[in-house]
Amino acid sequence: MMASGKGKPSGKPSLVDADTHVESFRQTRTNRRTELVEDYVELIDDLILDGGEARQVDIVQRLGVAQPTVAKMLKRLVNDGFIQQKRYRGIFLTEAGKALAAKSRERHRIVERFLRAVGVSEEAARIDAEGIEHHVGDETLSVFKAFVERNGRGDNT
Amino acid sequence: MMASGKGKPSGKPSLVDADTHVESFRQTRTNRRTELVEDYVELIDDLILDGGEARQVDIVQRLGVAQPTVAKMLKRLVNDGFIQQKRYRGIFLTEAGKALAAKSRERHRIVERFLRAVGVSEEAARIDAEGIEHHVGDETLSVFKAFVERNGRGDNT
DNA sequence: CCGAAAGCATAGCCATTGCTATGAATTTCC
DNA sequence: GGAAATTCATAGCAATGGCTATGCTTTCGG
Ligand SMILES: [Mn+2]
Ligand SMILES: [Mn+2]
Ligand SMILES: [Mn+2]
Ligand SMILES: [Mn+2]
Repeated sequence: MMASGKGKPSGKPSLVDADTHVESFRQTRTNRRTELVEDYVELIDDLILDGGEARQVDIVQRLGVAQPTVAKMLKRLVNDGFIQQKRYRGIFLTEAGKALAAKSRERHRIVERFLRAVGVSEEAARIDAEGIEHHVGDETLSVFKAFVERNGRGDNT
Repeated sequence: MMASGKGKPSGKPSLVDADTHVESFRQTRTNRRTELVEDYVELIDDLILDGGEARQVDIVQRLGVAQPTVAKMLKRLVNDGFIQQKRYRGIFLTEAGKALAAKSRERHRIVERFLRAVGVSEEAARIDAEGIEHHVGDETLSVFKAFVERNGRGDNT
């Protein structure tokens, strides 16, 4: 059986322990399952803040996907208790939705500003942050935040 | 119609232009479609380097998914021309597979070391890098690389 | 050399995320 | 006030990524 111990310890053990390895992949898969929800509620919140309302059409235009794709996702968000839908009047966030949106937007902001602060261009920071944000854990986020506060941040606030 | 111009310019225009916004989301969706392939070929390459061979069973154990999940994915990788499968003898990378693996591993290493260099713990860096890596574009990667080379890197090499 | 164990393949299921095509409801504007 | 345009809903399809259950092959230990 030999439960513990490496199989073939060669030159440099470039590979970490299997149980440790699997932990990273599991966490990444978990993050992937919540990415879209985070982007939606954050976008809805932004649209409301920016223009007073969030319409399905606006979401469609900003995400760059087809309208039924958004419609289906919104149904899921209603089911999960993040939004309320009033036909032809817009999308509204529930308390849970507002909380998730606030958390997501804050994390997004920090990640993007961190990228700017470390020297990434505005465009690349904007694009990369949209994907990176969902995989930044609490500890990393606080490190990023401290870095941004310590060094100058890219542009605003 | 009014094709150009903001709808309601309120206090701070927290929202970027729609076409600009959609670009980020599109890129993120594109990245998501290649994440798994990158992780697989990188892992296969690591397993071969570490133990001389990459077996389906090893991949199963390291990814933490069920065996048929890996079997299906490997079939896809064969189809896409990244690997070759010899039953009961292991998985082998094609030239395309080796190239993708090398690129992915290098990017992964840089991202993880960058996180360490900026002050993230070993465990958090390991976990977060597994997800972040796939969303780091060329420019951001070179910035990270320069940072690691300038400042001390977390641990090895 | 042969039976058990390990490794792998396959079938069939489900959830998610995207699409097109189409139709219904609501607003808007003349 | 009604026709046209917008907005939204729904049906149906496909690809991806996961699962369990099951059975076939190959390898290995005795
Ligand atoms: Mn975001
Ligand atoms: Mn995002
Ligand atoms: Mn990787
Ligand atoms: Mn990864």
